[in-house]
Amino acid sequence: MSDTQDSPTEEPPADEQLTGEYDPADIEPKWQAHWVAEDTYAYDASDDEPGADADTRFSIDTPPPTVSGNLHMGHLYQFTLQDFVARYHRMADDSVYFPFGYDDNGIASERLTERELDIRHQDYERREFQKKCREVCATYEEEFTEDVQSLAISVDWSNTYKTIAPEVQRVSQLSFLDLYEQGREYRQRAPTIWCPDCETAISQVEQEDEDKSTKFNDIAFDLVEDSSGEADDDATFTISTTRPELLPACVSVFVHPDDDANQHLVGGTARVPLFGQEVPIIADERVDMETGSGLVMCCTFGDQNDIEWYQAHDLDLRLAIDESATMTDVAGDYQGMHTTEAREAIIDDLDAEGYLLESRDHDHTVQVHERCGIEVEYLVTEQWYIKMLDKKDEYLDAGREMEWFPEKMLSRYQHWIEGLEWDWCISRQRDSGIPIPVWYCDDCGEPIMAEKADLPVDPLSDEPPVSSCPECGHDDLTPEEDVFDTWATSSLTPLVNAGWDWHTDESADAADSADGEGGEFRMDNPELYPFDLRPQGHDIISFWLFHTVVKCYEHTDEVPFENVMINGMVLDENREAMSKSKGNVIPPSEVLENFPVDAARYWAAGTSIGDDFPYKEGDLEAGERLLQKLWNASRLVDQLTPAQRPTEPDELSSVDRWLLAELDATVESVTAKFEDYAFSKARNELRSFFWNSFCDDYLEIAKQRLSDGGDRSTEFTLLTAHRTFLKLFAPFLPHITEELWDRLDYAAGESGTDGSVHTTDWPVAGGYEADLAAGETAMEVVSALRRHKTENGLPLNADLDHVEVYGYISGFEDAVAEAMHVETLDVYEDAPDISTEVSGIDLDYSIVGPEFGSDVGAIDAGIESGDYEIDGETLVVADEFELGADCFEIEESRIYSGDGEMTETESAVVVVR
RNA sequence: GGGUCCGUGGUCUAGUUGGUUAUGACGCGGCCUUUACAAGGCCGAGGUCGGUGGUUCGAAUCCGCCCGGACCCA
Repeated sequence: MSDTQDSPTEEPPADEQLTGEYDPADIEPKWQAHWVAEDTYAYDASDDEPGADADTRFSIDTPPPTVSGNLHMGHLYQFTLQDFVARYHRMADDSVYFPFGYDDNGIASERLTERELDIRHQDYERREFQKKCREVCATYEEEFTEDVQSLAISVDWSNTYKTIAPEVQRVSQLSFLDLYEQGREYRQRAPTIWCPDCETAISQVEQEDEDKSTKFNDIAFDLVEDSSGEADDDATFTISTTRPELLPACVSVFVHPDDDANQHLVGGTARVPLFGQEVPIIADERVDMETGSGLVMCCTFGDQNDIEWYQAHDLDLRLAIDESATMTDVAGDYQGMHTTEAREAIIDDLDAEGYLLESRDHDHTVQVHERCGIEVEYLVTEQWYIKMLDKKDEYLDAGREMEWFPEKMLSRYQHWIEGLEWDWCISRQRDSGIPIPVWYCDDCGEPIMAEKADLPVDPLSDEPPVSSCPECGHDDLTPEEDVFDTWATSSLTPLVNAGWDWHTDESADAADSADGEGGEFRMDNPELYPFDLRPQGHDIISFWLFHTVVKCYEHTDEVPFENVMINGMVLDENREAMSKSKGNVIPPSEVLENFPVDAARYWAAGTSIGDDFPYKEGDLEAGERLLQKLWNASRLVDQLTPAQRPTEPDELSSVDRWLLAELDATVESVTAKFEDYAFSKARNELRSFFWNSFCDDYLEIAKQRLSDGGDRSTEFTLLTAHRTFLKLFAPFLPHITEELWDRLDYAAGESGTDGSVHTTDWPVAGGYEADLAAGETAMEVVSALRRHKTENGLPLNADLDHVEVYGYISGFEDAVAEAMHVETLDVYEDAPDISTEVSGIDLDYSIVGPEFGSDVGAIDAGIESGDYEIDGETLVVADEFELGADCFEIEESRIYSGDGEMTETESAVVVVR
């Protein structure tokens, strides 16, 4: 921080009173800069000798945001939830590891670069394009970092990573080699999704649905043979298709097994019009009988179904379309045409030769590349896969070993695994990813892996580890051009964070290694692993979480996380997902122009973890009011108390002990809620105790008690409670609590801190005992008197001459009288001297129900009609049913005819004369 | 199209194994300037718990079907 005027260390001395309003616009940025400059949130690994207690560390595997644009509300929400955890555990445990990373090796970052620089990756040499990606990402990352810091996310900024960085590339490539050595990876020729415009393979998540209008064409196929092996010369059947240009790629025709009308075709052969190839006719359940003629052609490849059929029925491969959507030699006369030209030409020719029976308008959904909107094609290429299907049960067990918040999210993980049908394709044909560290023998095709010690490598520019193929001795080796799927790397974040690496061992063990690479995998920070928490959104349970479990489990034989916290999505005020196309996106910058960060954090704490959460300006306003209330209450506490907290007196007065005992209960309850990631409940309970009990009741009492001068018991209690409130609010409202902690010089009373409330110890219950029943009744009396004044149009400080309380408020008489300005307060512990009459019976159905079962109706009716007697402890209904004392309560209405006005509370009766 | 989750006053939300009058906040109406706070205090209105059928003495809660929404996968 350059401006020393703002330095927190040069605030006015603590004996100067808090004045004025809270001004977050000044104070929040001041502390944000201070925390970063002072490394307030640095992970403390100092006591990290062997045997150090891993239980005192709390490690978080922060989700590295994809570098694809700017901070959005989802980030704000998600990071803030993580920050509640980090801040709570930093205070409750010894040290918190809260790192931050950027996922900048994926196609999203490539696209950002192309968009930002208005270039196409095809126009650049790979290295050159990668360089541009790094530059663009660096700019965005810098901006993003500032944005995250301005949200007061308590990340340790000395522990950051980028997934494209060499260290991470090394981890990613080590993972590939380790899994290969374990026999869990293989390379196979298989169809991939291809964008013919961008000329790249794309992943499934990069395609989206689009509704398009097109022509549905009924085309006549000649039947060569039917199921009996014979067919009339002129026998035909009809195929309906939107893509006649795929006719040259047609390899079979499918019939649904329930399609009785066409069963006679199954097992037969058909001839494709214009192109003449003869293809088998096969039965398969995946045929949609409702569409077109109910018969469908399978081409390699037109859609996902074609791929499934191709694999399931071991069909021929006829590739009629190339990388740029140009017809291949398979298309014969149409070779060289673009698919759209070919479609028209083929329709014309079908029509001319009488094969086109009908052509009609048709609306359907197609898969397009989300970036360019062009319909995807399917190409067959060599890809690397990680085996998963053989270990589904182990991965299911791993999921059950983790504790899920909320619990219900485990089912998404389970269903995903149960439904898995494919191994994981980890290779991508992109420019700016992490290279797959392998070369292939030109002669026998043997893959040659890089040496672990050499990683990271780029086969395109680095030399292979051997000069000839170890299998066949051939000299020419070809580098792999593909890179890893971005999830193949981001699924390693726990290992990246824990410093997992291959260490070449100089010791004797080296000889044991079969490949001559003596060494082992070790972690620099083993105490972090398994991580205490994986926080993330529910939308990527099947990607990031599942893949992380798979990879880490295979590398370490351990489940990588103790707990999983799943957050929902941020919706707009109308509960709809925010999206650019709907135009309902609210950027965080817009929110933070109008509200303090602490108010936004208050909003973020407002829902159960896992639920989708609408942005609600009213909640931010409520947060703002809480800040103001906290500030004003702090001012009053400051005014009422001396600069130094007095030592605890031997004897605390009843009302002080009551407050501290209630505070104990709140501390314990809020702590339990934080442990359970129940932020909303922690927030609401804390707010309500602070506002309703501390401010409305206790502060009003304390004000009166201290009006005539000092009272050590009350001063001690006020300052003890206030300190505790600041700590309890600190995870939610880090700025205002830090400002108050600093301004009131509370650090002076705290041992072993650097002055920040955020590094103090989380409060524990002080073990105060008090007459909670009397206290609660006393507070009821106070609020009854407040109500009395309000209802009679009296100011709250109006004097009351004489009040009678019928109820147990022992020890609180003076507090009630002082706070409510009562001259004479008489307390009677017996029943009030007023007439009562039985007005009804309240049954406890949780007891009556199981005991009387179907007679409950008759009992209800008896009570309703007054057909009952109270016989000592027993209630007899309709001369038939005897209910014990625990079954019912007598409801009485009181009639007061004396002077003054009577008010009833839950456990007292108050008469104002 | 399939799977998962969700549906509680105008809005957001609590509601442990079914059990007395369904929680709180925001908003709304009214009253009250109390030497921290009118961005406060108090009071009030507002809900057949998405619909429907069932199980049960009793259902927001359990089951079936329908409607609506979100996410994931086709």
